[in-house]
Amino acid sequence: MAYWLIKSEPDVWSWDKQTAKGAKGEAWTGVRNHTAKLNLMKMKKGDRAFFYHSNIGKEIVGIAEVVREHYPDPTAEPRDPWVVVDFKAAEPMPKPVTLDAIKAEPKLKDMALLKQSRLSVQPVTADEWKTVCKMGGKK
DNA sequence: GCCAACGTTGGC
DNA sequence: GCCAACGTTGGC
Repeated sequence: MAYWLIKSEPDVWSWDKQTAKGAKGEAWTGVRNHTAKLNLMKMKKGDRAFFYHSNIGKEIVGIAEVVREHYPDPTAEPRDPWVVVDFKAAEPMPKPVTLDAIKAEPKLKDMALLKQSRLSVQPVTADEWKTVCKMGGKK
């Protein structure tokens, strides 16, 4: 299984709202960047993604899971096709992992979050995944 | 097809 | 509120 990181401004779409959608999940709309789109298209059902709050909080607050693989973004013009993936909230981080903490951890210095701060859907390596989970108090 | 100008994102 | 990074647009 693959690992990812998805970013959202909590003003627009927060972890709380995601959690409120329950097991059915919700479409991750509004991606308008080709690199991010390619990443969405690579996601498989059951893949997991860190849910990161940008701007406000600047921390990984939970883990989301892909419940439906990519399909056309209903919020895009049909002539200008983009894709969405449905995510459900899988589990919260016992202890949110802040951007500062990620920067302070040498093992995470190559994370896309630090290198491509503007990319809203990013891949995460298995090692990075494990490290962040540990920092977040997950087993 | 190049590149300058411009807009957007996101950390500070 | 500022500014760096970076994607997009448009003139040539």
